[in-house]
Amino acid sequence: MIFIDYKDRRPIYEQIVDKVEELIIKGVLQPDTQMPSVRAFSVELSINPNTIQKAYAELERRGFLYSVKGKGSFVCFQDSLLEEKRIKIKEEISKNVEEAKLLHISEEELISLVRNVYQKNKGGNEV
Amino acid sequence: MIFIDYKDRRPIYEQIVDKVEELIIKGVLQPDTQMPSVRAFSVELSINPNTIQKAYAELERRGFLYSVKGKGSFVCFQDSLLEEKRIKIKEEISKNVEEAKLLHISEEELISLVRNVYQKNKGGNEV
Amino acid sequence: MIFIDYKDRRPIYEQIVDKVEELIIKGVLQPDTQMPSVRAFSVELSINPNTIQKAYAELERRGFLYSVKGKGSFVCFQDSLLEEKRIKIKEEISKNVEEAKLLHISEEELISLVRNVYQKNKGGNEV
Amino acid sequence: MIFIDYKDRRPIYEQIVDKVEELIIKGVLQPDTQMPSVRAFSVELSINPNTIQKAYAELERRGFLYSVKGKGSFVCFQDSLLEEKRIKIKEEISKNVEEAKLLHISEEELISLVRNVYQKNKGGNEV
DNA sequence: GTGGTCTAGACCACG
DNA sequence: GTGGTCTAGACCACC
Repeated sequence: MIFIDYKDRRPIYEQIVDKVEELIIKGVLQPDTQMPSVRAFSVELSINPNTIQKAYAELERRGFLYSVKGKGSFVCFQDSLLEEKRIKIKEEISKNVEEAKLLHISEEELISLVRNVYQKNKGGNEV
Repeated sequence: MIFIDYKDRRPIYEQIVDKVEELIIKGVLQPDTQMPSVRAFSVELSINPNTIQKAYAELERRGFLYSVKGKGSFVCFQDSLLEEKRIKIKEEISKNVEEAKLLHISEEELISLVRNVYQKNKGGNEV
Repeated sequence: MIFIDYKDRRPIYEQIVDKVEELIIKGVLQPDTQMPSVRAFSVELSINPNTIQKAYAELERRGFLYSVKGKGSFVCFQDSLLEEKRIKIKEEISKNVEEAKLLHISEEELISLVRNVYQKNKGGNEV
Repeated sequence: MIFIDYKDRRPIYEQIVDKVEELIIKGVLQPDTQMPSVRAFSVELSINPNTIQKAYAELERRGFLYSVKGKGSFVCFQDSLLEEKRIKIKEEISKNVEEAKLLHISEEELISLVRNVYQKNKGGNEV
C-alpha cells in the first residue's frame, strides 16, 4: 500500500503521513478502520518502529487518526479536516500564482493549465 | 533589505538565497550590481559570515551571482534563468491543482482564484 | 581508499569529490552502497567533518550520491551522468588539441599519443 | 589587445599571463619588443597596478619576459619555452585521453575529434 | 547513530 | 579590502 522512497529528500515519517492522509482523503482507508499496529507496519516497510510511531503521532495530531489505549489506532475522518486542507492548498496555489505572475506568465496560460489538469483522466478514476 | 525569520523552519542561508533571487527577478537588484561583501552582509544581518558565504555560493551555482576573489560578488542575470523558473513554478502549480481536484475543489473556483490574484494590485503597484 | 594531497593546490573537499566520482564511475563503489558516515570518514582522513559534509553535498548536487538524514549517504549512479562527463571531457580535449595545434604539434603526433594511451595496459588491467 | 573577463573564475593576473603568453607564441608580440609599463597597462585595463605587476613577475618567472632596471619589461622568446609548453600540453592530453578511455569513449572517436580540430580553419589563419 | 546547519575564529589568494 | 577554505565545537531533526 505504501512505498518508501529513500531517494526522496523528505523524512520517511513525513512520506508515511502524507501517503496515509491521501489514502484517507481518497476514501481508500474508511473511517474507523483499524490501522496496522506500529510493530506490524514497521516490519512490513522494514523501517524503524520509532518512525511509524512518529508518523502515527503526527497523523493523530492532525486529526486523521485516533488511538485507543490497548486497542490500536483508527482512521478518523471528519469533513472539517477536508476543509482545512482545502484552505491550505488554496493558499499555496495563491502563493504560487503570485510568483507565476511575477515571472510574467499570463493569466490565460495559468487558466489553461488548470483546465488541462481537470480534463486529464476525465471519465476514468472517479471514486 | 532582507529579514531573517528565525521562526521559519527553513535554514537561514536558504531564506537568503530565495530572497535575493526574488529581488533579482523583480529587478530590484540590477545585473552587475555589486552585492554587499560577505562580511558586511553578515554584520548587517548579525549572522555568521560562513552562512552568507553558503548563500552566495548557492546563488552562484544557480547562475544569479558571480563572485571574483578579491573583488566581490555581483548580480548576473540571464533570461534562461527566468525560463527555468517558469517551468518549475508551472510544474508546482500543476501538482497543486491535482491535489485540489482530489479535494473536490471545482475547476471554476480555482480559475476564479487565479483571476483574483491577477486582478489584485491591478493598475496600482506602480510606486 | 582515498588519500589527501596537502601539496595539491585544490581544496580538500574537491579532491574528495573527484576521487569518489572516479571510484563510482570505475564501478569500485556500486550503486546504493552506503558511504562512510561523515564523522567516520572525517576521522579516517583526519580532517574536519564539515569538509566531508561539503564534499558529500557537492557529490549529491552532481547526482552521484543521495543522503538521507538519520540513515546515511548512498551511491546513486545513473547513465546520464556518464554521458554528461563524456561531453565535458571531449570539450576539454578539443581545447587541448587546439592549443597543441597552435604549438605546431602535428596531427600525426597527437593521434599516436591517443593510440599509445589506448594500447597501454591492453589485455593487462584485469584484476 | 587584452580583454579581462570578470565573469571568468580565474584570477585576473592569470588571465593576463595566459593571454600575453599566447600572443608571444603566436608571434604577435615579437622578441625584444618593449611591453607597456605597469602603470600604463593598468590604466589601459583599468585594473590595479599590483595585478599587472604580479602578471609580469609570473611571465618573467616563466621566461617569457625579461626586465631591465630603469627601462622596462621586454618580450623574451626562446624555443625551449615552446618545447616546455608542448610537453605540458601533451601531458594534459594524455591525462584527459585516459579519462576518456575510462568513460568508454572509443579510440576512433577521439582520433576523429583530433582530425576535426585540425581540419577546422584549414587554409586560413596560418601565421 | 545519521546528515545538515550554524557559529567562532583562523588562514589563504587575490586586488 | 574581497571571496574561499578549513577547523573546532555546538545544536537540530531524523532513524
